[in-house]
Amino acid sequence: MFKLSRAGEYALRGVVYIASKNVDDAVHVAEIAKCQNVPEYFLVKVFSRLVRNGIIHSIRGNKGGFRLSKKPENISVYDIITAVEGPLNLNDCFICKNSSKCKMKPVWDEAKEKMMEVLKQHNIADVA
Amino acid sequence: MFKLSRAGEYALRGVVYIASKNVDDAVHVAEIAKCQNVPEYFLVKVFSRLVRNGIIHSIRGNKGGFRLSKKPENISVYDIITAVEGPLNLNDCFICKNSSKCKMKPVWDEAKEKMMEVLKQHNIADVA
DNA sequence: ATATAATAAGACTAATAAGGTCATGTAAGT
DNA sequence: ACTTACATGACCTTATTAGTCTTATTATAT
Repeated sequence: MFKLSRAGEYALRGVVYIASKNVDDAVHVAEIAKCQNVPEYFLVKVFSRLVRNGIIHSIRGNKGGFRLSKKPENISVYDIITAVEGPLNLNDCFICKNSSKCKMKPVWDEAKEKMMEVLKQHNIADVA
Repeated sequence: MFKLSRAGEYALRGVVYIASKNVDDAVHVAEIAKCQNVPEYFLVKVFSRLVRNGIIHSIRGNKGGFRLSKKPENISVYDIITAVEGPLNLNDCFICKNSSKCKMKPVWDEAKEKMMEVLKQHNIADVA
């Protein structure tokens, strides 16, 4: 019920890595993959989701790479996870779907809310 | 990252069903499966985990079935989910495993804690 | 005692989702 | 132009979840 995907983990580690190298040059995905020991092609795919969600931005071509779009302290753990895994909703329970007054739905919503709060409170500067 | 399994959902619905029939007779799994529109064999398996974890108890043989081990108000949503899915731990991140000082671990722990709290606060009597 | 009705447990299969790879395209710097 | 690097989507592989079936075991009723 509560497990981070590899994609989410790689995204976090990748962003932390970029943040840690506070250089003006963009960082190559190949370098990140190698240093973090994650599959490069897969990381490319994960990063593309971060780009689409405005968390990092890419520079193509020679001397290209990735750079953070905002300061590390303005990127929350929540931002990264939802960018990669999509919005956190598990409310596809049978009862929810078939009745507007499913008694479990408020419980899920509350649990999700509390969890999201924590993930929003922590940013990349904290965990780098 | 946050999704209830079918097993978890069936378990919840099954327990709620038993609670709703406040009779002294044990309730057959076949009846529950039929009324809840859930695969019977699968529900048997799910229920066996609830038995092992002391949430319901079983009466075998003719006129057998399942009965709650405690009052509905003493069975939390958390109890049922962890009985069926095992303990909620997602802390198998690469960094956690390879370093005792993984900066993400406290975040996961806190998020998990907050979520568990909510699930513990709600019981079967609430959601029945 | 025996037949019957129920759960127990685990092997097995099917379906779905996650993880990973690859080929082709596009953009930018030299 | 050529090289280097990201973009994208198709594809394959592996792992997990969901579901089924078979063979016990247990208890009740007759």
